[in-house]
Amino acid sequence: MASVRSAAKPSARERLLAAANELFYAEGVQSVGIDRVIEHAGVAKASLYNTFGGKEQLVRAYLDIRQAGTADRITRAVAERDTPREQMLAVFESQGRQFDRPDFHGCAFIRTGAEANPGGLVQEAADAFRGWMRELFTRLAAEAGAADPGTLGHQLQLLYDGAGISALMDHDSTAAAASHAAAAALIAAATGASAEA
Amino acid sequence: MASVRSAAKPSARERLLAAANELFYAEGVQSVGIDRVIEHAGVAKASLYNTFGGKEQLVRAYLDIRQAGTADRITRAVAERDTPREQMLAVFESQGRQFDRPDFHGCAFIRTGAEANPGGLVQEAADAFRGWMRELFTRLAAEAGAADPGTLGHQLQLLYDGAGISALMDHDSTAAAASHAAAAALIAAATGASAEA
DNA sequence: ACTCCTTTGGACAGATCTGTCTACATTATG
DNA sequence: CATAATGTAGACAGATCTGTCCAAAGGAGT
Repeated sequence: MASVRSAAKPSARERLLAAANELFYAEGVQSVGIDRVIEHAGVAKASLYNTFGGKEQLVRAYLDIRQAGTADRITRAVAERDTPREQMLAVFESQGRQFDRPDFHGCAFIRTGAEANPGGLVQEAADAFRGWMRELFTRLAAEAGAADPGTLGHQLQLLYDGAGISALMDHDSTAAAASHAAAAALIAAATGASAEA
Repeated sequence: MASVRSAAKPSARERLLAAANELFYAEGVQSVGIDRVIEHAGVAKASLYNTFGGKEQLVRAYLDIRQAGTADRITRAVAERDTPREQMLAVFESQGRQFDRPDFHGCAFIRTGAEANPGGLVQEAADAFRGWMRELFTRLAAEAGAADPGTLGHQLQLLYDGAGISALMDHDSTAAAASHAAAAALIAAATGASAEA
């Protein structure tokens, strides 16, 4: 049948996804070939093509895994706070904690999607992730009583994306503090509240 | 000697740079092979290798061209305004005009640098561009009397990068308006002035 | 023990890409 | 005109990558 949960040997599918997640995220989808993935997963090449059908589908599955992980992490961080304002800021705090991880390599969706061919599975996954993120920010902005929740949600996403880019390309870990303070200021301006950091 | 300025036939170097700029920016550095570039430039393959030495150096030259163009455009937009506050906002207005161009494909440095191998010529070019941008924002922030020009400059760059990402990946041209309004709010908060749009 | 199904290991095809090399044409300049 | 520099056209090598195929091995359930 399916598998003995958390037993000794994960299935070929799970090992492939784990290897893809590590290698694709660390070195980039384009730079990592199929052979590296199957070698790192300890799996035969035919298993990959029987399970996923091709590299593009594996990349799609990798991005889905990453979206699930990121959504989980952010959802937990948000759930620990009480007010919508603090919940919005918690997203940036959770992102900032990622910047300090030694294996941080930026936003997988931006990195993979930036040079992906339009209309493919990669763009589908990127659209799904970005839509989820935008809706989260917009919902929280509405709950915080923003005059224009759509605009504030969009602005917070701009800061979120910009902080990820800066942390990746500038090796500047102060991006988290800068984006957090900027988010607080924008929230204050949009809700008419005070802007203490 | 060098060349008859603006005469009938540009040199092989100029044609290669023009072709690289068009193809690399439109389709991505990784997706476009050397053969496509030389065919589009109407140039022999040996000319490319005699002139630049290899693809990586051509990519580097392409990025230098783009930095020069972007810096020119932004410098002109800034020079048309009088106050530092308006000059900062002019950067976002100039960026927003790019979003409406039919050939807009995002920030070349983010797209090319996001999956580039570290320490290469591509990262050098990206660092140079991002450093120029950061210094511009920080200088204007200081001239505007911001309490912490470095932070405001960094925050404006986050917005700038985020807007470019959103325009590219979300096909959302309202990114320009959102980033412009957010920049105005951040400038107002950092300088203690009023925040009218 | 038998059967079914997954997995394995690797050879192989086909495509693509970077970079080299050779021989020839063009062009500008002394 | 002669010479030197520059550009052209394309074959070629070498590497790499995706995807296919096949015969053999292994494990689980009846």
